[in-house]
Amino acid sequence: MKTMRDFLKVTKALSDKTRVRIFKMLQQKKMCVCEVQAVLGMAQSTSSKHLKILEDAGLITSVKDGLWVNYQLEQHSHNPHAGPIISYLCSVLDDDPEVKVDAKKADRANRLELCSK
Amino acid sequence: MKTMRDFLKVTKALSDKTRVRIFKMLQQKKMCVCEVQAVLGMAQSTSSKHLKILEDAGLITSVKDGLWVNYQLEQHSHNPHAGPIISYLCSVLDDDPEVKVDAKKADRANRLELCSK
DNA sequence: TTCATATATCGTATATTAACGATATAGTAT
DNA sequence: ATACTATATCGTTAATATACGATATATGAA
Repeated sequence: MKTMRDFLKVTKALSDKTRVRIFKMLQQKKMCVCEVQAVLGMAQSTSSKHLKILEDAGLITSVKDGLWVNYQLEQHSHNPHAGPIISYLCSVLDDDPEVKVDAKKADRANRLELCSK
Repeated sequence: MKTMRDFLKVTKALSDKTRVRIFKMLQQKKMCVCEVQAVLGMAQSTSSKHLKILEDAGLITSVKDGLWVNYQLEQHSHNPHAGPIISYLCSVLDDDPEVKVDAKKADRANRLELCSK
């Protein structure tokens, strides 16, 4: 059942530039919160909050790995609107300047170097 | 060129329930501001503002007809992200309770009866 | 011209959102 | 158990968005 509520969850989640940037990072590779934080250059609490909003919308999912939490794009979302929008967003914005810079930073991001500092 | 800015214009425009309702109304038929206002049950200034936001995002377009302004879904949007999202939104939410009620009201709405009151 | 009307814009109050630092929680290691 | 660390949540402030009424603009009629 594709509800208005679920549709608005997706559009609200993707109506913020920071969250679109996170989505495009995660399209490239799975990342933990501290890696996302490092690429964004924002506070840990802020990064965690954005990830939660994307997860609640069914756009990304998290997998615990010990002390870390790996976030990745959702493949089997509970939100029926997520799939089509995920497909679309994956197909665009790769040439956006900020997205490209983020992609480079994400590529180099290493949780072992980033954490415990 | 599909920019981040244009993408965010579309997602922001569709991150508000009132504007999704307006979009689904216009999918059914062209409407003037006073007809949209009557279906929404909101102030004229509010209705006009929402229509402007949807138009700025390239999701709808307006055609002047004397004193009236007819709004309709955009077919040849300047915003390259609009087309795909328009197609998707047209294909969903027809069974939403509020959208259905709006559709009935829109069907009955008559600018000649609504205006000059 | 003047009057009437449909829409757009302005000004403002309220509500929502995003950011931060501080703290709490949960898992690892010793 | 204690100590350490990655993440989540809390509390607050600043920015943004939504709603309204009032006013301005633009078109049509007399």
